[in-house]
Amino acid sequence: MSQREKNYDTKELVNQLLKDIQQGVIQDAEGQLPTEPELMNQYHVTRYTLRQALKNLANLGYIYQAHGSGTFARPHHVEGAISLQNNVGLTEEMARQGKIIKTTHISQEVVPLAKADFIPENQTLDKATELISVIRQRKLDDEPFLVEHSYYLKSIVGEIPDRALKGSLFAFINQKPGLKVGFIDSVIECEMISGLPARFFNVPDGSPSLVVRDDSYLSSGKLFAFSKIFYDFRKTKFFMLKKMH
Amino acid sequence: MSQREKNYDTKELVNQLLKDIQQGVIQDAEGQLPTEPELMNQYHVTRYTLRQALKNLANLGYIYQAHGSGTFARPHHVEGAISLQNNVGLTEEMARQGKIIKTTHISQEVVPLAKADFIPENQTLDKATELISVIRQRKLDDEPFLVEHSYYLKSIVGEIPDRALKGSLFAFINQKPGLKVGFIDSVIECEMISGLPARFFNVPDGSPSLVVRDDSYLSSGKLFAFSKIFYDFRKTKFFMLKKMH
DNA sequence: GAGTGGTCTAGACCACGAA
DNA sequence: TCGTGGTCTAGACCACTCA
Repeated sequence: MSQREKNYDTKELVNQLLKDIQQGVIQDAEGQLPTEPELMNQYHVTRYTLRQALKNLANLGYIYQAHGSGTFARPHHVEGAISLQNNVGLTEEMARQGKIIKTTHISQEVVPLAKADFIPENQTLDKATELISVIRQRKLDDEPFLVEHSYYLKSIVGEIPDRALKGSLFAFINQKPGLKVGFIDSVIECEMISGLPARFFNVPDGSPSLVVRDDSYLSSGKLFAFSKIFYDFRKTKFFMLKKMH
Repeated sequence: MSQREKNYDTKELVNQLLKDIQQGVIQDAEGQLPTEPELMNQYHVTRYTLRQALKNLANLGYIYQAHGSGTFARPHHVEGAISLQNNVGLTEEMARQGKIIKTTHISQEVVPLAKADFIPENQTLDKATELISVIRQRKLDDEPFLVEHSYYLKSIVGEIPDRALKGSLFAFINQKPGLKVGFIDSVIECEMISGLPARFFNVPDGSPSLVVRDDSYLSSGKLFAFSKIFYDFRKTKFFMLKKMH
């Protein structure tokens, strides 16, 4: 538990608490963390900020809070699973688990909406809308992991430089003045694949794949991209924690 | 917008707002809702309660909030998808969409942990732990939809009467004194199926299926059940909204 | 009954979007 | 610049667990 002058905001507190939990310096032998008032004192935050941070850590599977009993570190959380509630993006999420996402192949071209392989559900876009079609093959720790096919609305994101394609495209968007990623609709389903994804995963055509259809919106609520991500189903688990009320 | 004396709590406010949005009596022609201060006045709640309710509605896909612009009803949310953030349970979630879950076949038996088809990840339970094994086949609007195989810890939940097996088992748990469902770890993956699920869905052995592995905990943090739900992948979409920060 | 987390109130200030 | 939602403070009271 580092001492510091400046107060933590929620995001900083999440990172600090996570570090302290992983180092085991905050929970006792049974895994119990200090009570909320104690944590408020130790990290110099109010209850609101503390509880926001604890909620994030619970969503990531690192702790749980038991009403009337206390807050506990979770002995093990699901190994190698992708948290659907991570709110940071895949690259950063995997980095947190000590794994590396690398983009191995990229292609980019401009197409009209009418020629797109798929379009967003329930969205009214003109057929002539110019889209930047980006296909990326990505490896997880040097193993084929996913094929991502994204369409970006050219009128919003402009040109995408090649160097931006190698890393996090959301980071590229966020860094552009006036653009900020707001929220993403995700639909998870199972689909048969053929062609590129099948070859990349080295499976026969007609094999199943875990597919995530994302519609991405700016914080203003405007759609700026939609994508389809094919995951190698043998290597992919999605994780989430559901709190009941 | 009904008038009422008693103040709304979050859950009530969610239901009332949802009703008002679906009836279209709260948003304007562009789908914009009143500002937060106005909503606070109209429903006689403080900002905290209001924002909790709005967050729930956003997670369910009914609205979005745009920083600096306002709150908007979403034109259409994904049709027939199961919200992963519903926090109520499948039966109630589908009822909200006007669909009906019916349980068509049930079997129940008591087995020791050692004989279970699968066990929770990273959990240390004694091999002799007595489990109630429940297999349910469930239809959605009279079409085969899922096969659920659950193991309940007999020492915690006791006997399960047959009538409870037909509906929501969580409702049965919650109604028992001293027991309350707290949180559920879900892992979503794609898996090949054979045997019962394949027959129920009328697909050949070796067909893929969307599978959800749930570990269910009481609010005290004690594991009380773990299950594997096989969904007919042709009829199943999971939905979630991810907010970026 | 004592101690824990869960919900709610009231209000301040900040960050963003659109004009 | 103004109006919007986002974050944070401070504190009250409630609900639950367990001895």
